[in-house]
Amino acid sequence: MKALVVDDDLVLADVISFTLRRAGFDVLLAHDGETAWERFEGEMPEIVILDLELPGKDGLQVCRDIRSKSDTPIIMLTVRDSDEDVVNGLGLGADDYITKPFSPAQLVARVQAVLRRTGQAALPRNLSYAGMRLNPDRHTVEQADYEPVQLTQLEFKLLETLVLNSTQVLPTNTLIDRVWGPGGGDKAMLKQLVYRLRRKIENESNEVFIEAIPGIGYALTQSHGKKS
Amino acid sequence: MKALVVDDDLVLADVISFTLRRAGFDVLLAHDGETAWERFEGEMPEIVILDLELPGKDGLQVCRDIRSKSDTPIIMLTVRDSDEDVVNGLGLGADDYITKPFSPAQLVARVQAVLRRTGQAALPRNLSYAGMRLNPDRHTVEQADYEPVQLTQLEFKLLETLVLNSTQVLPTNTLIDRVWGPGGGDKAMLKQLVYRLRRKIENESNEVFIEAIPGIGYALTQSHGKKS
DNA sequence: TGAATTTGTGACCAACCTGTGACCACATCA
DNA sequence: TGATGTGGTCACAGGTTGGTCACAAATTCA
Repeated sequence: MKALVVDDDLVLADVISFTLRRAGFDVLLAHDGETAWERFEGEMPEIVILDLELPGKDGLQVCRDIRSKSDTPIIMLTVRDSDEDVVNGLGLGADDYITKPFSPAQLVARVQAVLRRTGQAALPRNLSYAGMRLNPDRHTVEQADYEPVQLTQLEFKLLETLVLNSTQVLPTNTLIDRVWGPGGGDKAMLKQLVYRLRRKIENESNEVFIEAIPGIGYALTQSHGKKS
Repeated sequence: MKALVVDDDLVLADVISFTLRRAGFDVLLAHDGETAWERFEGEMPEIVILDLELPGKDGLQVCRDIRSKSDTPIIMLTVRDSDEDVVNGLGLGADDYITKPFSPAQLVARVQAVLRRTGQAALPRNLSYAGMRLNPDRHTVEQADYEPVQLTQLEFKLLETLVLNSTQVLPTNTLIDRVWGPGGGDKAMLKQLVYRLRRKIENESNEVFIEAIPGIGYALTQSHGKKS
């Protein structure tokens, strides 16, 4: 699990970095906005710790940039504690907000809380949905009365994401992010992948299928045979 | 969307309650740990605002109890700012942590951030008006005895704006701004969009429809009996 | 190495979204 | 009376989105 730490305070960056490493993360460092962006694009970390006070490109701008490209969780870091900043930061899509000074333990706790929420950490094994069981090891999916179906990596990732969020509609960009990682895919690829996955899992009984919500994304739905 | 507010400070509880209501929540109140638990079990709120200083059963214990039963997001509230408390709270499964004093805006921002993260997402959920329910995820609107209607982005935005302000007449320019953003649309487009939206949502029963107020704008009204 | 599979790309088509202009009805006002 | 403005309806065109297919490039595997 990679974490990108962006802070121009070298000492603090070092402390954070040390703390995260001890908690099991690979840490990438950046000391200004431009570097941060390059690092992010190049390495695709799973979480970003972002100081708002940066030389050159502002932290909020970096946050905006990242959000425009991906759903990667962002924890903001700042000495400023004004409500405006908190509201702005969270409004821009940051996932959490820590004010300095803070303890390493608190940082780690918040990082883990965010990762738990975004579902990137510790996925439950053997997902199932509407009589469909996913086997993460073999990348197979089983449905009652049917032979197990072998999926490819991408197909499985897509289905897994849909099942993990079976209660909601997944926006196109979110799906692209989850399947290919930040900066990885595009709409055409997703379209193609959905097509391939459907061919494999949508059988005669049509218990489960993938519904397109025009202009938004896709969602998993049940019992399609209700038309009449 | 229901929120459970647990705080033995009656004044503060009132302030929070007022703030959340204004943001579109139904608010449940509890002033001690035992009541909190009963409320939670009975009403199953979508989010909990939990003060740690409680008479009787401790806030951390309430948090533990709730977590043992459900994944409902919890935001902790306390004057104590020790790292221990933060770490404990987050470790127990709280989703966020606000230290008093705080501003209403910050509270709402954090609530929204948490809900966004947990996928319960964006406020206010499931707007409804006169038996008509809006589903923001799918851009659909449902009316009793009718199939859900799929709206486009613009149509949904327009209807959402009207429903959110169902008590007042929305001036033409205001609507244009809300739907297309600043500098985005014009009167002709709005006229066209209203026409299209009407075709989709005005059914035979005519429970709800969009009324034009000449020279001013549009308003949502309930059928004062259809002119036959 | 060569074969099979997976993945990316372009193409085509249908359906849909949305902006635009046209036409009409109606009310207001000089 | 006619000019003007507002709102409702319609038809049309360009753009976009989603589904399908074929094929090439990349990858995996024997």
